[in-house]
Amino acid sequence: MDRRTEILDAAGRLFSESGYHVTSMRDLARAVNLQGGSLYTHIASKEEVLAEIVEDAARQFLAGARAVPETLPPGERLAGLVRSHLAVLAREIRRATVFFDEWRFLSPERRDRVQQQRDAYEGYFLRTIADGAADGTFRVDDSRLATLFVLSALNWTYQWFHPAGPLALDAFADQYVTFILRALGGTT
Amino acid sequence: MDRRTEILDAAGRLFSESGYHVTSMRDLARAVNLQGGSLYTHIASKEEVLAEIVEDAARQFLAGARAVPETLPPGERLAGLVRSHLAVLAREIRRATVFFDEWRFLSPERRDRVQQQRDAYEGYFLRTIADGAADGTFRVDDSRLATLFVLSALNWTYQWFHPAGPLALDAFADQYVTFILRALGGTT
DNA sequence: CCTACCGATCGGTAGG
DNA sequence: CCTACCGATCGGTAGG
Repeated sequence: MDRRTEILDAAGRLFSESGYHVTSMRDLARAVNLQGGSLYTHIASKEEVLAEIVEDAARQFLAGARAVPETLPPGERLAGLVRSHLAVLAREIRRATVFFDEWRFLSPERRDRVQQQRDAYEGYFLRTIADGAADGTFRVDDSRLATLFVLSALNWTYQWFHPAGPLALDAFADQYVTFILRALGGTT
Repeated sequence: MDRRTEILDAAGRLFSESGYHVTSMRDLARAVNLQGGSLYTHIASKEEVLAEIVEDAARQFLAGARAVPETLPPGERLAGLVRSHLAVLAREIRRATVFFDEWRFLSPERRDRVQQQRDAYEGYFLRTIADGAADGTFRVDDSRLATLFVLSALNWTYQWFHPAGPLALDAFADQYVTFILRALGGTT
């Protein structure tokens, strides 16, 4: 692991524990056994560190959603999206926490880019739910509201979810899939 | 409205828009037409201001939950809890935002107190869901996980919910109640 | 990669 | 309620 990666990992840990603004560059330097000024050989600014973490998390959520086959029927597709979301959360709980808690502190330009990624991510859920509403899989009046409901249930989980191995994750994801499919009026 | 209330209201707005650490006491002073130092005639410290906002929000969520009659059957009781949560959110979106985003920056003592209030709030949901699981209203294996699911769906809504009058709120709450009762395997 | 430093800004206080 | 100030800390840089 090179120095830059080491710094980004430590920043993910510190930012998720204490918050972006509470963590100083000296805190970060200490965590990787450097003096404060020496960080700047590897990174351009504090905000760049935050951006790397947030964008990496966004990339992983998007990649997970993209990997769910569009050919599946809406119910299975939605289940796949839910499982993927929880899998990314389990794998990247620190980066995901920074993503949700601190992305608003990015510069306007970078924040806009992340917003676009969030919209794209939301799009996967919206299309799946709208498809399911159209073909009778789901019973929802307003696909947009249903999407916000589903994403709310998913987005908050980083606050209390402590990944404890893949077995626990699978059982947990099963329950979550059941709740969500039921909520939209799909079977089970 | 006295000066202190004015300051707390302005702080609720500023903290919810920009975050606690990004907002300086000079920003807050400017918002109420004072010089920086003059704030301290009305408040003891920046953290006291945060504590007032967070504790006020916690109080309102708890009061709403307490007002739901324990004599109602579990389904109606849960519906009441959901409606109450969304009503507090609509009424106090700024304080609620500060509550969720910034409570972790309180001193350990105050954070512990808020944690207790959160546990108490969660308790209303947990007891209702456990009651419903026991009498067959709900079909859930794990009442604790079901509670976390319901609270996740509710807690994230402050991120995107923009209250637009009581009519919109009622229609919105109806949908949310439907999703949640269905998720737990209650009818509708 | 370190030492030493920069200007800027912070929360809070004294004195009136 | 204001002016003027305090020490502390911040992100970032220069020079080696």
